[in-house]
Amino acid sequence: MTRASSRRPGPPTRTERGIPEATVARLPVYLRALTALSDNGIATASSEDLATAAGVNSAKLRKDLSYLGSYGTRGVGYDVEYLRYQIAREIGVTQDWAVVIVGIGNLGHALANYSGFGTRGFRIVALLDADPKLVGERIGDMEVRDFAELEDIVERDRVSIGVITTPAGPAQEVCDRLVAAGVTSILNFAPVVLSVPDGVDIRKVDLSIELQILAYHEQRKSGEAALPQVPELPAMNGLSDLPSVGGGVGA
Amino acid sequence: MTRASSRRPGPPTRTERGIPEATVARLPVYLRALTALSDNGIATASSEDLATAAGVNSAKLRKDLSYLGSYGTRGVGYDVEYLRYQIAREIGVTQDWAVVIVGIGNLGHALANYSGFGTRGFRIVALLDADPKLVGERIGDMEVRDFAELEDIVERDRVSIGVITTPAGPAQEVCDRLVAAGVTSILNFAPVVLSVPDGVDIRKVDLSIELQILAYHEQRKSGEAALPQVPELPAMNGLSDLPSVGGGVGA
DNA sequence: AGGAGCTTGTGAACGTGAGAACAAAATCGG
DNA sequence: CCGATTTTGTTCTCACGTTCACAAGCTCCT
Repeated sequence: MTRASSRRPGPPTRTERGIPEATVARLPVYLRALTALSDNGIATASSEDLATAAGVNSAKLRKDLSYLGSYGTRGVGYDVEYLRYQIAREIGVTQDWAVVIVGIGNLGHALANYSGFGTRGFRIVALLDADPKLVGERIGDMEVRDFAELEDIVERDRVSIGVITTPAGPAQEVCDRLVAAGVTSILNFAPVVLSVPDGVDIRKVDLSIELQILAYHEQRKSGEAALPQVPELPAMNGLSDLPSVGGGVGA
Repeated sequence: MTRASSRRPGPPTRTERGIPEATVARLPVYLRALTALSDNGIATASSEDLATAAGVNSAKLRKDLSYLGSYGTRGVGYDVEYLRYQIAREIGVTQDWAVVIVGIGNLGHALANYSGFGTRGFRIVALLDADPKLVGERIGDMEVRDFAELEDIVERDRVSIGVITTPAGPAQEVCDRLVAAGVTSILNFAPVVLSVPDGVDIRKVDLSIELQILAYHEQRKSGEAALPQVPELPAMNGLSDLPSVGGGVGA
Protein backbone atom coordinates (compact mmCIF):
# COMPACT_ATOMS: atom_id res chain seq x y z
CA MET A 1 0.00 0.00 0.00
CA THR A 2 1.80 3.05 -1.21
CA ARG A 3 -0.64 5.87 -1.58
CA ALA A 4 1.09 9.12 -2.17
CA SER A 5 -1.98 11.20 -2.70
CA SER A 6 -3.68 13.88 -0.69
CA ARG A 7 -4.50 13.09 2.90
CA ARG A 8 -6.63 15.95 3.96
CA PRO A 9 -6.67 16.47 7.72
CA GLY A 10 -10.38 15.74 8.10
CA PRO A 11 -11.38 13.76 11.17
CA PRO A 12 -11.97 10.26 9.77
CA THR A 13 -8.66 9.44 8.08
CA ARG A 14 -10.62 7.35 5.59
CA THR A 15 -11.04 8.63 2.08
CA GLU A 16 -14.09 10.13 0.42
CA ARG A 17 -16.77 7.47 0.49
CA GLY A 18 -14.48 5.60 2.82
CA ILE A 19 -13.35 2.13 1.82
CA PRO A 20 -10.35 1.10 3.94
CA GLU A 21 -7.17 0.47 2.01
CA ALA A 22 -6.93 -3.11 3.23
CA THR A 23 -10.37 -3.78 1.84
CA VAL A 24 -9.58 -2.17 -1.50
CA ALA A 25 -6.64 -4.52 -1.83
CA ARG A 26 -8.92 -7.51 -1.39
CA LEU A 27 -11.72 -6.48 -3.72
CA PRO A 28 -9.86 -7.68 -6.82
CA VAL A 29 -9.44 -11.04 -5.13
CA TYR A 30 -13.16 -11.27 -4.52
CA LEU A 31 -13.79 -10.25 -8.07
CA ARG A 32 -11.70 -13.10 -9.35
CA ALA A 33 -13.31 -15.57 -6.99
CA LEU A 34 -16.74 -14.49 -8.17
CA THR A 35 -15.71 -14.87 -11.77
CA ALA A 36 -14.49 -18.37 -11.08
CA LEU A 37 -17.76 -19.28 -9.41
CA SER A 38 -19.69 -17.75 -12.26
CA ASP A 39 -17.68 -19.74 -14.80
CA ASN A 40 -18.60 -22.87 -12.88
CA GLY A 41 -22.24 -22.02 -13.34
CA ILE A 42 -22.83 -21.10 -9.71
CA ALA A 43 -25.48 -18.41 -9.41
CA THR A 44 -25.57 -17.86 -5.67
CA ALA A 45 -22.91 -18.12 -3.01
CA SER A 46 -22.79 -17.61 0.73
CA SER A 47 -20.13 -15.52 2.38
CA GLU A 48 -18.61 -18.80 3.53
CA ASP A 49 -18.34 -20.13 -0.03
CA LEU A 50 -16.93 -16.90 -1.32
CA ALA A 51 -14.48 -16.58 1.52
CA THR A 52 -13.14 -20.06 0.85
CA ALA A 53 -12.75 -19.30 -2.83
CA ALA A 54 -10.94 -16.07 -2.04
CA GLY A 55 -8.76 -17.48 0.71
CA VAL A 56 -9.99 -15.27 3.54
CA ASN A 57 -12.35 -15.85 6.43
CA SER A 58 -16.01 -15.14 6.08
CA ALA A 59 -16.27 -12.44 8.74
CA LYS A 60 -13.65 -10.38 6.99
CA LEU A 61 -15.31 -10.87 3.65
CA ARG A 62 -18.69 -9.79 4.95
CA LYS A 63 -17.24 -6.75 6.56
CA ASP A 64 -15.39 -5.84 3.37
CA LEU A 65 -18.54 -6.16 1.31
CA SER A 66 -20.51 -4.12 3.79
CA TYR A 67 -18.43 -1.09 2.84
CA LEU A 68 -19.85 -1.29 -0.66
CA GLY A 69 -23.45 -1.57 0.42
CA SER A 70 -25.93 -4.32 1.23
CA TYR A 71 -25.73 -6.50 -1.81
CA GLY A 72 -26.50 -9.83 -0.15
CA THR A 73 -29.72 -11.43 0.99
CA ARG A 74 -29.94 -12.75 4.53
CA GLY A 75 -30.66 -16.40 4.73
CA VAL A 76 -29.62 -16.81 1.11
CA GLY A 77 -26.26 -15.35 0.21
CA TYR A 78 -25.02 -13.26 -2.67
CA ASP A 79 -26.10 -13.30 -6.29
CA VAL A 80 -22.81 -14.02 -8.02
CA GLU A 81 -23.36 -11.98 -11.17
CA TYR A 82 -24.83 -9.02 -9.37
CA LEU A 83 -22.12 -8.84 -6.76
CA ARG A 84 -19.48 -9.29 -9.38
CA TYR A 85 -20.74 -6.32 -11.27
CA GLN A 86 -20.98 -4.18 -8.16
CA ILE A 87 -17.40 -4.91 -7.19
CA ALA A 88 -16.17 -4.35 -10.74
CA ARG A 89 -17.90 -1.02 -10.78
CA GLU A 90 -16.53 -0.04 -7.41
CA ILE A 91 -12.99 -0.88 -8.49
CA GLY A 92 -13.47 0.86 -11.77
CA VAL A 93 -12.85 -1.99 -14.19
CA THR A 94 -16.17 -1.67 -15.91
CA GLN A 95 -14.44 0.97 -17.95
CA ASP A 96 -11.24 0.62 -19.93
CA TRP A 97 -7.95 2.02 -18.71
CA ALA A 98 -5.21 2.90 -21.14
CA VAL A 99 -1.77 1.68 -20.08
CA VAL A 100 1.74 2.30 -21.35
CA ILE A 101 4.67 0.00 -20.63
CA VAL A 102 8.09 1.61 -20.50
CA GLY A 103 11.19 -0.56 -20.73
CA ILE A 104 10.90 -3.49 -23.08
CA GLY A 105 13.41 -5.87 -21.58
CA ASN A 106 12.67 -9.38 -20.42
CA LEU A 107 9.86 -8.40 -18.14
CA GLY A 108 8.43 -5.75 -20.42
CA HIS A 109 8.35 -8.38 -23.13
CA ALA A 110 6.54 -10.79 -20.88
CA LEU A 111 3.92 -8.25 -19.93
CA ALA A 112 3.47 -7.11 -23.52
CA ASN A 113 3.00 -10.68 -24.66
CA TYR A 114 0.46 -11.41 -22.03
CA SER A 115 -2.57 -11.67 -24.20
CA GLY A 116 -5.38 -11.91 -21.69
CA PHE A 117 -4.92 -8.28 -20.86
CA GLY A 118 -6.65 -6.05 -23.33
CA THR A 119 -9.92 -7.81 -22.74
CA ARG A 120 -10.00 -7.26 -19.01
CA GLY A 121 -10.35 -3.60 -18.21
CA PHE A 122 -6.81 -2.61 -19.13
CA ARG A 123 -5.65 -1.81 -22.63
CA ILE A 124 -1.99 -1.51 -23.50
CA VAL A 125 -1.74 1.40 -25.88
CA ALA A 126 2.02 1.56 -26.27
CA LEU A 127 5.30 -0.20 -25.61
CA LEU A 128 8.10 2.28 -25.18
CA ASP A 129 11.86 2.02 -24.98
CA ALA A 130 14.71 4.44 -25.51
CA ASP A 131 16.98 1.86 -27.11
CA PRO A 132 16.96 2.41 -30.90
CA LYS A 133 17.74 -1.27 -31.41
CA LEU A 134 14.41 -2.19 -29.83
CA VAL A 135 12.28 0.50 -31.43
CA GLY A 136 10.29 -0.97 -34.28
CA GLU A 137 10.33 -4.52 -32.98
CA ARG A 138 6.95 -6.19 -33.16
CA ILE A 139 5.52 -7.89 -30.09
CA GLY A 140 2.20 -9.54 -30.67
CA ASP A 141 0.16 -6.96 -32.53
CA MET A 142 2.10 -4.04 -31.15
CA GLU A 143 5.27 -2.29 -32.14
CA VAL A 144 7.86 -0.89 -29.78
CA ARG A 145 8.00 2.86 -30.08
CA ASP A 146 10.48 5.48 -29.07
CA PHE A 147 10.25 6.77 -25.55
CA ALA A 148 10.33 10.27 -26.97
CA GLU A 149 6.79 9.77 -28.22
CA LEU A 150 5.54 9.37 -24.66
CA GLU A 151 3.91 12.75 -24.28
CA ASP A 152 2.00 12.50 -27.56
CA ILE A 153 0.71 9.06 -26.75
CA VAL A 154 -0.35 9.90 -23.24
CA GLU A 155 -2.27 12.89 -24.45
CA ARG A 156 -3.87 11.27 -27.44
CA ASP A 157 -4.97 8.07 -25.70
CA ARG A 158 -5.67 9.63 -22.34
CA VAL A 159 -3.28 7.28 -20.61
CA SER A 160 -3.58 7.38 -16.84
CA ILE A 161 -1.58 4.30 -15.89
CA GLY A 162 2.09 3.68 -16.59
CA VAL A 163 4.09 0.53 -15.99
CA ILE A 164 7.83 0.89 -15.45
CA THR A 165 9.91 -2.14 -16.34
CA THR A 166 13.24 -0.45 -16.87
CA PRO A 167 16.34 -1.19 -14.80
CA ALA A 168 16.84 0.79 -11.63
CA GLY A 169 18.98 3.46 -13.23
CA PRO A 170 16.59 5.29 -15.53
CA ALA A 171 13.47 4.52 -13.50
CA GLN A 172 13.19 7.83 -11.69
CA GLU A 173 13.67 9.81 -14.86
CA VAL A 174 11.09 7.70 -16.67
CA CYS A 175 8.78 8.22 -13.74
CA ASP A 176 9.22 11.99 -13.87
CA ARG A 177 8.49 12.02 -17.57
CA LEU A 178 5.37 9.93 -17.07
CA VAL A 179 4.12 12.23 -14.37
CA ALA A 180 4.91 15.34 -16.38
CA ALA A 181 3.04 13.84 -19.32
CA GLY A 182 -0.06 13.41 -17.19
CA VAL A 183 0.08 9.85 -15.91
CA THR A 184 -1.32 9.68 -12.38
CA SER A 185 -0.90 6.01 -11.48
CA ILE A 186 2.32 4.07 -11.75
CA LEU A 187 3.14 0.42 -11.32
CA ASN A 188 6.86 0.13 -10.72
CA PHE A 189 8.87 -3.03 -11.28
CA ALA A 190 12.25 -1.33 -11.02
CA PRO A 191 14.06 -1.91 -7.74
CA VAL A 192 14.16 1.68 -6.60
CA VAL A 193 12.06 3.92 -4.43
CA LEU A 194 10.44 6.40 -6.77
CA SER A 195 9.38 9.78 -5.56
CA VAL A 196 6.29 11.36 -7.03
CA PRO A 197 4.25 14.45 -6.27
CA ASP A 198 1.03 14.30 -4.29
CA GLY A 199 -1.88 13.04 -6.29
CA VAL A 200 0.12 10.38 -8.07
CA ASP A 201 -0.28 6.80 -6.86
CA ILE A 202 2.59 4.39 -6.93
CA ARG A 203 2.60 0.68 -6.38
CA LYS A 204 5.71 -1.42 -6.43
CA VAL A 205 6.27 -5.04 -7.36
CA ASP A 206 9.62 -6.45 -6.45
CA LEU A 207 10.57 -10.06 -6.95
CA SER A 208 13.73 -9.78 -4.97
CA ILE A 209 11.99 -8.43 -1.92
CA GLU A 210 9.42 -11.19 -2.03
CA LEU A 211 12.15 -13.79 -2.17
CA GLN A 212 13.98 -12.19 0.71
CA ILE A 213 10.87 -12.24 2.86
CA LEU A 214 10.49 -15.92 2.11
CA ALA A 215 14.15 -16.47 2.95
CA TYR A 216 13.66 -14.85 6.31
CA HIS A 217 10.91 -17.24 7.28
CA GLU A 218 12.76 -20.15 5.75
CA GLN A 219 15.74 -19.40 7.90
CA ARG A 220 13.58 -19.49 11.03
CA LYS A 221 12.22 -22.88 10.11
CA SER A 222 15.39 -24.85 9.78
CA GLY A 223 18.43 -22.93 10.88
CA GLU A 224 17.02 -21.88 14.25
CA ALA A 225 19.82 -23.79 15.94
CA ALA A 226 23.19 -22.36 15.06
CA LEU A 227 23.30 -18.76 13.98
CA PRO A 228 26.76 -17.29 14.21
CA GLN A 229 26.40 -14.82 17.05
CA VAL A 230 27.06 -11.36 15.61
CA PRO A 231 30.27 -12.02 13.72
CA GLU A 232 32.44 -9.09 12.78
CA LEU A 233 31.69 -8.47 9.12
CA PRO A 234 32.77 -11.59 7.25
CA ALA A 235 32.98 -11.27 3.49
CA MET A 236 29.31 -10.94 2.67
CA ASN A 237 27.39 -11.85 -0.42
CA GLY A 238 27.15 -9.33 -3.19
CA LEU A 239 23.74 -8.12 -2.06
CA SER A 240 23.58 -5.36 -4.55
CA ASP A 241 21.09 -2.78 -5.60
CA LEU A 242 19.13 -4.32 -8.38
CA PRO A 243 17.85 -7.75 -7.58
CA SER A 244 14.46 -7.19 -9.19
CA VAL A 245 13.34 -8.07 -12.65
CA GLY A 246 14.03 -4.88 -14.53
CA GLY A 247 14.92 -5.55 -18.11
CA GLY A 248 15.55 -3.60 -21.28
CA VAL A 249 17.70 -0.61 -21.75
CA GLY A 250 14.94 1.75 -20.81
CA ALA A 251 14.92 5.44 -21.36
CA MET B 1 1.80 -10.97 4.03
CA THR B 2 0.57 -14.48 3.69
CA ARG B 3 2.11 -16.62 6.36
CA ALA B 4 0.53 -20.00 6.59
CA SER B 5 2.76 -21.36 9.31
CA SER B 6 2.22 -22.20 12.94
CA ARG B 7 0.71 -19.56 15.17
CA ARG B 8 0.97 -21.06 18.60
CA PRO B 9 -1.48 -19.55 21.08
CA GLY B 10 1.24 -18.14 23.32
CA PRO B 11 0.58 -14.72 24.82
CA PRO B 12 2.70 -12.43 22.61
CA THR B 13 1.40 -13.21 19.14
CA ARG B 14 4.81 -12.39 17.78
CA THR B 15 6.99 -15.16 16.47
CA GLU B 16 10.10 -16.74 17.92
CA ARG B 17 12.60 -13.95 18.41
CA GLY B 18 9.79 -11.61 17.55
CA ILE B 19 10.20 -9.39 14.52
CA PRO B 20 6.81 -8.08 13.41
CA GLU B 21 5.76 -9.12 9.94
CA ALA B 22 5.44 -5.53 8.75
CA THR B 23 9.04 -4.94 9.74
CA VAL B 24 10.26 -8.08 8.02
CA ALA B 25 8.68 -6.85 4.81
CA ARG B 26 10.69 -3.63 5.05
CA LEU B 27 14.07 -5.09 5.91
CA PRO B 28 14.86 -5.93 2.27
CA VAL B 29 14.10 -2.34 1.38
CA TYR B 30 16.55 -1.10 3.98
CA LEU B 31 19.08 -3.60 2.74
CA ARG B 32 18.84 -2.20 -0.75
CA ALA B 33 19.03 1.37 0.47
CA LEU B 34 22.16 0.54 2.46
CA THR B 35 23.74 -1.08 -0.55
CA ALA B 36 23.04 1.99 -2.63
CA LEU B 37 24.63 4.23 0.00
CA SER B 38 27.59 1.91 0.24
CA ASP B 39 28.04 1.97 -3.52
CA ASN B 40 28.12 5.74 -3.32
CA GLY B 41 30.98 5.52 -0.87
CA ILE B 42 28.95 6.62 2.13
CA ALA B 43 30.26 5.01 5.30
CA THR B 44 27.86 6.38 7.88
CA ALA B 45 24.22 7.36 7.67
CA SER B 46 21.67 8.74 10.09
CA SER B 47 18.22 7.25 10.42
CA GLU B 48 16.98 10.27 8.56
CA ASP B 49 19.29 9.64 5.60
CA LEU B 50 18.43 5.97 5.52
CA ALA B 51 14.72 6.61 5.83
CA THR B 52 14.81 8.97 2.89
CA ALA B 53 16.69 6.45 0.79
CA ALA B 54 14.24 3.74 1.72
CA GLY B 55 11.13 5.83 1.31
CA VAL B 56 9.83 5.59 4.86
CA ASN B 57 9.90 7.97 7.80
CA SER B 58 12.74 7.90 10.23
CA ALA B 59 10.73 6.94 13.31
CA LYS B 60 9.48 3.81 11.64
CA LEU B 61 12.94 2.96 10.44
CA ARG B 62 14.43 3.33 13.89
CA LYS B 63 11.77 1.23 15.46
CA ASP B 64 12.22 -1.44 12.82
CA LEU B 65 15.95 -1.54 13.36
CA SER B 66 15.48 -1.67 17.10
CA TYR B 67 13.96 -5.14 16.73
CA LEU B 68 17.28 -6.38 15.42
CA GLY B 69 19.37 -4.88 18.21
CA SER B 70 21.23 -1.68 18.86
CA TYR B 71 23.41 -1.34 15.84
CA GLY B 72 23.53 2.44 15.71
CA THR B 73 25.54 4.99 17.63
CA ARG B 74 23.72 7.88 19.26
CA GLY B 75 24.84 11.21 18.05
CA VAL B 76 26.41 9.61 14.98
CA GLY B 77 24.17 7.25 13.05
CA TYR B 78 24.69 3.82 11.57
CA ASP B 79 27.78 2.29 10.05
CA VAL B 80 26.53 1.42 6.60
CA GLU B 81 28.58 -1.73 6.05
CA TYR B 82 28.00 -3.08 9.50
CA LEU B 83 24.26 -2.51 9.46
CA ARG B 84 24.03 -3.92 5.99
CA TYR B 85 25.63 -7.12 7.11
CA GLN B 86 23.43 -7.38 10.17
CA ILE B 87 20.26 -7.00 8.15
CA ALA B 88 21.46 -9.42 5.51
CA ARG B 89 22.19 -11.97 8.21
CA GLU B 90 18.83 -11.41 9.85
CA ILE B 91 17.00 -11.91 6.58
CA GLY B 92 19.12 -14.90 5.74
CA VAL B 93 20.69 -13.77 2.50
CA THR B 94 24.23 -14.26 3.67
CA GLN B 95 23.72 -17.84 2.67
CA ASP B 96 22.59 -19.14 -0.71
CA TRP B 97 19.07 -20.34 -1.34
CA ALA B 98 18.34 -22.83 -4.10
CA VAL B 99 15.31 -21.92 -6.19
CA VAL B 100 13.33 -23.74 -8.85
CA ILE B 101 11.09 -22.02 -11.38
CA VAL B 102 8.11 -23.98 -12.63
CA GLY B 103 6.33 -22.86 -15.78
CA ILE B 104 8.57 -21.44 -18.47
CA GLY B 105 6.18 -19.17 -20.30
CA ASN B 106 6.69 -15.48 -20.86
CA LEU B 107 7.20 -14.65 -17.25
CA GLY B 108 9.21 -17.76 -16.43
CA HIS B 109 11.47 -16.82 -19.30
CA ALA B 110 11.88 -13.32 -18.00
CA LEU B 111 12.80 -14.50 -14.54
CA ALA B 112 15.17 -17.14 -15.88
CA ASN B 113 16.92 -14.59 -18.04
CA TYR B 114 17.32 -12.18 -15.22
CA SER B 115 21.03 -12.43 -14.77
CA GLY B 116 21.66 -10.48 -11.59
CA PHE B 117 20.13 -13.26 -9.60
CA GLY B 118 22.54 -16.03 -8.89
CA THR B 119 24.99 -13.61 -7.37
CA ARG B 120 22.58 -12.23 -4.83
CA GLY B 121 21.64 -14.88 -2.31
CA PHE B 122 19.36 -16.85 -4.58
CA ARG B 123 20.52 -19.46 -7.04
CA ILE B 124 18.22 -20.84 -9.70
CA VAL B 125 18.99 -24.54 -9.88
CA ALA B 126 16.34 -25.60 -12.37
CA LEU B 127 13.77 -24.39 -14.88
CA LEU B 128 10.92 -26.85 -15.15
CA ASP B 129 8.00 -27.23 -17.50
CA ALA B 130 5.71 -30.09 -18.41
CA ASP B 131 5.49 -29.15 -22.06
CA PRO B 132 7.79 -31.46 -24.08
CA LYS B 133 8.22 -28.71 -26.67
CA LEU B 134 9.92 -26.53 -24.10
CA VAL B 135 12.01 -29.20 -22.42
CA GLY B 136 15.58 -28.97 -23.63
CA GLU B 137 15.42 -25.33 -24.63
CA ARG B 138 18.38 -23.32 -23.46
CA ILE B 139 17.87 -20.10 -21.53
CA GLY B 140 21.08 -18.35 -20.60
CA ASP B 141 23.29 -21.06 -19.20
CA MET B 142 20.42 -23.25 -18.12
CA GLU B 143 18.29 -25.83 -19.86
CA VAL B 144 14.58 -26.36 -19.34
CA ARG B 145 13.96 -29.74 -17.78
CA ASP B 146 10.95 -31.93 -17.42
CA PHE B 147 8.66 -31.24 -14.51
CA ALA B 148 8.83 -34.94 -13.69
CA GLU B 149 12.39 -34.45 -12.48
CA LEU B 150 11.19 -32.11 -9.76
CA GLU B 151 11.54 -34.49 -6.83
CA ASP B 152 15.08 -35.53 -7.75
CA ILE B 153 16.21 -31.95 -8.15
CA VAL B 154 14.65 -30.73 -4.94
CA GLU B 155 16.27 -33.49 -3.00
CA ARG B 156 19.67 -33.29 -4.64
CA ASP B 157 20.03 -29.50 -4.46
CA ARG B 158 18.14 -29.04 -1.21
CA VAL B 159 15.71 -26.65 -2.82
CA SER B 160 13.55 -24.84 -0.30
CA ILE B 161 12.03 -22.13 -2.48
CA GLY B 162 9.80 -22.67 -5.49
CA VAL B 163 8.51 -20.07 -7.94
CA ILE B 164 5.28 -20.83 -9.76
CA THR B 165 4.86 -19.09 -13.11
CA THR B 166 2.34 -21.43 -14.68
CA PRO B 167 -1.15 -20.40 -15.74
CA ALA B 168 -3.91 -20.62 -13.16
CA GLY B 169 -5.05 -24.09 -14.16
CA PRO B 170 -2.13 -26.29 -13.14
CA ALA B 171 -0.89 -24.04 -10.34
CA GLN B 172 -2.44 -25.91 -7.43
CA GLU B 173 -1.18 -29.25 -8.68
CA VAL B 174 2.30 -27.83 -9.20
CA CYS B 175 2.12 -26.40 -5.73
CA ASP B 176 1.14 -29.75 -4.22
CA ARG B 177 4.01 -31.46 -6.01
CA LEU B 178 6.45 -28.81 -4.78
CA VAL B 179 5.27 -29.21 -1.22
CA ALA B 180 5.34 -32.99 -1.41
CA ALA B 181 8.88 -32.81 -2.75
CA GLY B 182 9.96 -30.80 0.27
CA VAL B 183 9.74 -27.17 -0.80
CA THR B 184 8.61 -25.04 2.13
CA SER B 185 8.44 -21.55 0.60
CA ILE B 186 6.53 -20.66 -2.53
CA LEU B 187 6.32 -17.52 -4.60
CA ASN B 188 3.19 -17.67 -6.68
CA PHE B 189 2.62 -15.65 -9.84
CA ALA B 190 -0.41 -17.62 -10.95
CA PRO B 191 -3.72 -15.87 -10.41
CA VAL B 192 -5.21 -18.37 -8.00
CA VAL B 193 -5.40 -18.80 -4.27
CA LEU B 194 -3.18 -21.75 -3.45
CA SER B 195 -3.78 -23.84 -0.39
CA VAL B 196 -0.81 -25.29 1.43
CA PRO B 197 -0.34 -27.15 4.70
CA ASP B 198 0.88 -25.43 7.84
CA GLY B 199 4.59 -24.77 7.85
CA VAL B 200 4.69 -23.78 4.19
CA ASP B 201 4.92 -20.08 3.41
CA ILE B 202 3.25 -18.62 0.39
CA ARG B 203 3.59 -15.20 -1.11
CA LYS B 204 1.68 -14.03 -4.12
CA VAL B 205 2.51 -11.53 -6.81
CA ASP B 206 -0.32 -10.52 -9.05
CA LEU B 207 -0.01 -7.87 -11.70
CA SER B 208 -3.69 -7.73 -12.37
CA ILE B 209 -4.56 -7.06 -8.76
CA GLU B 210 -2.01 -4.27 -8.57
CA LEU B 211 -3.48 -2.66 -11.64
CA GLN B 212 -6.98 -2.94 -10.26
CA ILE B 213 -5.96 -1.27 -7.03
CA LEU B 214 -4.49 1.57 -9.06
CA ALA B 215 -7.66 1.75 -11.10
CA TYR B 216 -9.72 2.11 -7.95
CA HIS B 217 -7.78 5.15 -6.82
CA GLU B 218 -7.66 6.51 -10.34
CA GLN B 219 -11.42 6.38 -10.53
CA ARG B 220 -11.72 8.38 -7.31
CA LYS B 221 -9.44 11.05 -8.67
CA SER B 222 -11.25 11.99 -11.82
CA GLY B 223 -14.62 10.35 -12.04
CA GLU B 224 -15.78 11.43 -8.61
CA ALA B 225 -18.56 13.38 -10.27
CA ALA B 226 -20.88 11.16 -12.24
CA LEU B 227 -21.00 7.53 -11.26
CA PRO B 228 -24.07 5.75 -12.55
CA GLN B 229 -25.99 5.08 -9.38
CA VAL B 230 -26.27 1.30 -9.02
CA PRO B 231 -27.38 0.35 -12.49
CA GLU B 232 -29.05 -3.03 -13.02
CA LEU B 233 -26.35 -5.24 -14.47
CA PRO B 234 -25.38 -3.75 -17.81
CA ALA B 235 -23.23 -5.91 -20.05
CA MET B 236 -20.00 -5.87 -18.10
CA ASN B 237 -16.44 -6.28 -19.22
CA GLY B 238 -15.00 -9.73 -19.51
CA LEU B 239 -13.34 -9.55 -16.12
CA SER B 240 -12.23 -13.11 -16.15
CA ASP B 241 -10.22 -15.37 -13.95
CA LEU B 242 -6.68 -15.09 -15.18
CA PRO B 243 -5.52 -11.57 -15.57
CA SER B 244 -2.08 -12.20 -14.16
CA VAL B 245 1.09 -12.98 -16.00
CA GLY B 246 1.14 -16.77 -15.94
CA GLY B 247 2.86 -18.11 -19.01
CA GLY B 248 3.97 -21.44 -20.38
CA VAL B 249 2.06 -24.64 -20.53
CA GLY B 250 3.12 -25.61 -17.06
CA ALA B 251 2.64 -29.00 -15.49
C1' DA C 1 36.75 18.34 31.91
C1' DG C 2 32.33 20.02 30.92
C1' DG C 3 28.68 21.60 28.22
C1' DA C 4 26.40 22.03 23.64
C1' DG C 5 24.52 19.61 19.98
C1' DC C 6 23.09 15.45 17.61
C1' DT C 7 21.00 11.10 16.98
C1' DT C 8 19.46 6.78 18.64
C1' DG C 9 16.31 3.71 21.04
C1' DT C 10 11.91 3.31 23.23
C1' DG C 11 7.58 4.23 25.93
C1' DA C 12 3.15 5.84 25.20
C1' DA C 13 -0.77 7.52 22.37
C1' DC C 14 -3.29 6.85 18.39
C1' DG C 15 -5.32 4.78 14.39
C1' DT C 16 -6.30 0.83 11.57
C1' DG C 17 -7.39 -4.01 10.82
C1' DA C 18 -9.07 -8.68 12.22
C1' DG C 19 -12.13 -11.81 14.35
C1' DA C 20 -15.96 -13.25 17.45
C1' DA C 21 -20.45 -12.97 18.28
C1' DC C 22 -25.05 -11.67 17.70
C1' DA C 23 -29.34 -9.36 16.20
C1' DA C 24 -31.95 -8.51 12.02
C1' DA C 25 -33.93 -10.26 7.90
C1' DA C 26 -35.00 -13.60 4.60
C1' DT C 27 -36.64 -18.44 3.15
C1' DC C 28 -38.94 -22.73 3.86
C1' DG C 29 -41.85 -26.30 5.79
C1' DG C 30 -45.90 -27.45 8.07
C1' DC D 1 -49.62 -17.85 9.20
C1' DC D 2 -45.92 -19.11 12.36
C1' DG D 3 -41.77 -21.05 13.89
C1' DA D 4 -37.30 -23.10 12.59
C1' DT D 5 -33.31 -22.33 10.00
C1' DT D 6 -30.06 -19.97 7.48
C1' DT D 7 -27.07 -16.24 6.56
C1' DT D 8 -26.16 -11.38 6.31
C1' DG D 9 -24.75 -6.88 8.31
C1' DT D 10 -22.86 -4.84 12.29
C1' DT D 11 -21.10 -4.05 16.87
C1' DC D 12 -17.56 -4.82 20.10
C1' DT D 13 -13.12 -6.19 21.49
C1' DC D 14 -8.46 -7.06 20.84
C1' DA D 15 -4.08 -7.14 18.34
C1' DC D 16 -1.13 -4.87 15.31
C1' DG D 17 1.19 -1.01 13.15
C1' DT D 18 2.45 3.85 12.97
C1' DT D 19 3.78 8.12 14.81
C1' DC D 20 5.13 11.26 18.42
C1' DA D 21 8.06 12.78 21.71
C1' DC D 22 11.74 12.47 24.77
C1' DA D 23 15.41 10.56 27.76
C1' DA D 24 19.79 8.25 27.22
C1' DG D 25 24.09 8.28 25.17
C1' DC D 26 27.72 9.68 22.08
C1' DT D 27 30.94 13.23 19.95
C1' DC D 28 33.10 17.46 19.55
C1' DC D 29 34.56 21.88 20.85
C1' DT D 30 36.14 25.04 24.14
